[in-house]
Amino acid sequence: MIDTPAAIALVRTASLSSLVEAEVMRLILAGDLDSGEQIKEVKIAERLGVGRSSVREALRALEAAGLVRIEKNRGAFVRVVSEAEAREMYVVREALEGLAGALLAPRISDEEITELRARVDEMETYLDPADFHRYFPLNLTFHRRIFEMTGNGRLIEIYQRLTNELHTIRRNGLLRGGGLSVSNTEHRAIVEALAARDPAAASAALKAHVAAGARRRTGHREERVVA
Amino acid sequence: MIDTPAAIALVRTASLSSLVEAEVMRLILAGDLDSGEQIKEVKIAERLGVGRSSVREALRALEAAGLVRIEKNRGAFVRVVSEAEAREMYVVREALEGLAGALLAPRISDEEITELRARVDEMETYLDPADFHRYFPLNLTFHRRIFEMTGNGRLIEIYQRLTNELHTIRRNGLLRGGGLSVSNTEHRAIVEALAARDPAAASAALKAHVAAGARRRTGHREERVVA
DNA sequence: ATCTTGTCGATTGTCGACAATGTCAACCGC
DNA sequence: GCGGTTGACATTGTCGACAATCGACAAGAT
Repeated sequence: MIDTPAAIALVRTASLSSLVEAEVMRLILAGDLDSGEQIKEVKIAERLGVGRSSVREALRALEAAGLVRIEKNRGAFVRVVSEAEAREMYVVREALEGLAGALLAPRISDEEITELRARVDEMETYLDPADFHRYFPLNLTFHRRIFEMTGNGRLIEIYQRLTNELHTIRRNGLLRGGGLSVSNTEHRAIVEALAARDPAAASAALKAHVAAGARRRTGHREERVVA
Repeated sequence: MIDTPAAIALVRTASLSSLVEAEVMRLILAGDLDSGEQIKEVKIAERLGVGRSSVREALRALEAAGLVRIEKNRGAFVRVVSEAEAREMYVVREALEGLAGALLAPRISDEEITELRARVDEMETYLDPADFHRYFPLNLTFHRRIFEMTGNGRLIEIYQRLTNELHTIRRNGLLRGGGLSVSNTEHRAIVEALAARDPAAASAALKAHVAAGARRRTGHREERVVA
């Protein structure tokens, strides 16, 4: 069973290496490939039924995207982000989220406000530590949607890239618990600042939220990350 | 005559495709490859004496870096950034420069202040429109140094990437003249805010400078870009 | 015992061959 | 002329082959 029109569009636009790239990225973000783990070309090639060239091109692209590190003659490895790098990234992320809030506040539509409120409400039902595996993706989507609503494609891209690189940190944060209700209270403050169409308040609320998340992370190094 | 240790280090760490990547990037940034121009694999391969695989890997990396656009079965092209994209990028850049100023102000050293002042002084000697080809690279370096001084590697990387993508816009801006002395006056204000170790003032000065540069750009679409 | 050296299997780096696709101009019927 | 078709050419997509390199292990020297 094949969706013919979709298949045509796919073959027309997607090269093998681009598909391999997407699949390897998925494996990394899903955690099927651990941080620091070596990615062997032939293994991927055989699993997906493609040649090594396609895999190598995909790995080069993923290296440029920051998800993979390639050492000559040694191989490709899932990139590990150090504590120091994570701190740097959180600083940048704070500024980006602040910008997103300032951009979105004046232009947000009533429908978008409703959507964000609904998302916060949904997260509210998963505050129990046992539900963290549900809360977590909702949280990611909430933040992503705010960026998407700004309509600034470049901002969205940069944020998404940063988010991808932080995947390890975020998933590691999944291991322990704490602070979910505080996090979601901050979410609500963000939405209300946006609903008030107040750029400065929205920017401040988002920056405070990210900074608090970073503090939760470094404070209890072994606790969950909820930013 | 070969510098043996350097040669060993090079062969040890640099793959052919990484060298091709650097060279093609140079060609694009230097304007030897025009915006929108097709980059033919064999042409590059023959010119550099390498196989097509190396060139293809390099192009995939450059695509991920945003400098090249690849259309399946049609080829690789030097990426063209539209007016709308340029506006988006300037918005992001304004936020990044503001962040850099806020980060740098509290930590800047006396030597760094001296360096920045010297750079502004040097630019002051090239305010004549005829000297724009001198002023321009100095301007780029001035801004880059501010980011480098923040010590935030990720911020530096994101800024550099944005700058690379804006190369076309900036060079096109070279075609006409105007506003150099205003631009450098803003530079001086930036340095003095940094010298005062005032994060808010430095951030504001940098944001204002970028915003003014963007306005100079869109205002006189055909004028020089000096941001 | 420790260090050096030689060897081997595994893996990556690079290349050219072949297939698939797009481009474009010559050609045809009208 | 003119729109459409066809076919040759240029270019890219993908693959497998071969060489270079790495890491581990064994053998030998000190």
